[in-house]
Parts: sequence; C-alpha cells; structure tokens
Amino acid sequence: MAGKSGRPRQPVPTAKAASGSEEKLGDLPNYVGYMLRRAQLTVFQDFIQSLADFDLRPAQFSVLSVIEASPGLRQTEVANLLGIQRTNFVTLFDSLEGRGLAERKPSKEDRRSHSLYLTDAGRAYLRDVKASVDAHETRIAQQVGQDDYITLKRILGKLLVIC
Amino acid sequence: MAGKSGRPRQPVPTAKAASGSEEKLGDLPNYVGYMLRRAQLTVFQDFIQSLADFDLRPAQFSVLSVIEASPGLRQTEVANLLGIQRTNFVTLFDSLEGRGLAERKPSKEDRRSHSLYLTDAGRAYLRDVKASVDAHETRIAQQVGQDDYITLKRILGKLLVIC
DNA sequence: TATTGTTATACTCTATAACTATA
DNA sequence: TATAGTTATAGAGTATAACAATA
Repeated sequence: MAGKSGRPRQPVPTAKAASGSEEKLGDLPNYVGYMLRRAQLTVFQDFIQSLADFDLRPAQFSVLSVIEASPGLRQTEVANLLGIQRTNFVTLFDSLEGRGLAERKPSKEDRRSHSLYLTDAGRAYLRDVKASVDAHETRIAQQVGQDDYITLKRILGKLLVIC
Repeated sequence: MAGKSGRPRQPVPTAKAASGSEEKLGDLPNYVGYMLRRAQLTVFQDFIQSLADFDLRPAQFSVLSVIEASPGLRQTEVANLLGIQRTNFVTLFDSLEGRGLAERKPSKEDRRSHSLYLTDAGRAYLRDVKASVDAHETRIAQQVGQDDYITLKRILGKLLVIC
C-alpha cells in the first residue's frame, strides 16, 4: 500500500494517464489523497466551465440542490449538511438571495431561525442548470466508463463514513 | 444518471453513510463532483491529523515527495507537475527551505533556473513523515477494503486524463 | 522575444471570536 | 445558559500582471 521502506522505489507504471510526467512524481500517484485531490480539481474545472453561462460555483449549486430537495430547512441545518460552517454560509446564501434565486423566510416555530426556499425564478434557473450539470456528469461517466462510474460513486460513499 | 425530473424523489438508500442526513441532500450524492469533494476533504482531514506532529500540509508533502523522487528538477517543472502555478510555488518552497528541509541550487545549464533538492535533514524528516502517511494510507485502505482501494486508485487515474 | 524566478495584489475559501435576538 | 444568525477578521489557496536576469 504505497510502499513501506525508505529506499528509492521504481515507480510502477500503473494504469494511469500517459501524460509522460508520471515517472517524475515518484510514488505520489499511489496515495489516494493525492489522486482524489487531482481528480476533484479536474472534475470541478469541467463543472465550472460547463456552468460558465450560469456563473454558478459548485458550492452554490449544492445549496440550491439541497433546498430544492428539502425546502424549509433552517440555515444552519443546510450548512451542516454540506459541511459548510454556518458563519461562512451567510455570505454564500446572500449571493443566491441577492440574485433572486433563493430566499430566507422567518420560521414560525423558532423566531431565531430562517427557513430556506427556492424562489420561482430559482426553480426555473436550477432546471436549466441541471441540464448542463447532467451533461457534465455524462461526460465524466463516458470518461471512466459506465461500470467504473457506478463503482467510483459506491467507493467514494464508503470514504465519507470516516468523518 | 443523477435523476432527471423535478419531482421529489425518494432517495434510494445507497451503500453509503448511515449518518441519517442523506435523505435531505436530494440527488447531490449522485454527482461524482460532490462525492469527490466530500471524500477528498475527509481524506485530507485525516492526513493533516496524521501529520499534526510534523506540521506538514498535503501540498508541502507532495513537493518533498517529488524532489525526493526526482532531485534536481527546476522550480517551474516541479510546480507544473503538481498543478501549482509557478508564482504560488515560490512562497510554498520558501517555507520548506526556511525549515531546512529542501534547498535551491543554481542550475549549471541555465543560470535563470534553480534546481531543487532535499537536504539531509529533509530526507530524514521525510522518512519519518512517510511512516505516518503510510499509516494514514493503510487506514483508508481498510476503510474501503483492499479490492476497492485498488479499484479506486485505478478509476481516479482515468479521471486525470481529461485535463 | 521568450522564459525563470520573483513580487505585488486580489479574490475565494476557510477558520475563530464575538455580538444580537431569541430560546 | 444555550442556540441561530450575523459581523469582523485572519489565514490559507489560487489567479493575474509586471519586473529583472538570462536565454
């Protein structure tokens, strides 16, 4: 598993990119963390390009998706679901509310908290966005192949349980 | 692939975390980008905790690993290999050089460029670091199982080819 | 002219402390 | 006393422009 001893290893040419630069990286590509980071950056880059017309960042998309699926959740609840600190969530949601895509409504039960909803405009906007996101997703599925696409998501799900 | 219509779905309990929060996320967990991001954050968190005694960030570790495997590379070459802009690489490497772990040496062939090397202290330091990193890596392999650990790295390698 | 390393700078993301209004 | 939302702020990470030295 990524090598044990301190002696110099001959980097085994794994089934990886043939960009011609792997030999210089040493055993870095054998670490899951490194590969996860590089893969995530690549996928996010494609995601952002796919949504260039919409000017929507991945985090913003995730917020819209959650409050579409679960309207009425409190602000901190949405933040926690997405692993965003509630303090940083404020300006993030401000940007969506400022664009008229989502809105805060006072909660009836607890007057401290805000319930979050999509606006009608936000719902229509998200419908268009999702068409592009699904195209992006299809591109990735084709990149790795349908079987590995399913397998990848299954294994990634196992990794979240750590935290 | 990730749901098509706008109607509320009953999120199928996939083979994922049973944190009791999945139903509220909608179809977000069906997007590879979202899962990659969450998994990467989880793994990096464990990585950083594993290296708390060493005070070494993932990016710093990757730099040390590369110049251990390929001593003498020029600064911009290392930056490019890791997907770091050469302008941001300067301070990153300054921190390692300031700690006496690595050093710049003038290149004989091109007097504009610096060749990068580990110091003796850096080599010893990296040996200790790698023991902790390998323990971290083993923890992840056990988390997902040995077969899926291999499979995961294979599929992630396919994703890098996009860029 | 082009490239290497560098500085300055700005913008995003993330993390912590403290405040307010409610509970 | 504790919690939800908020503000202020500081630190990373990342991006672009411009410069000196060298090719």
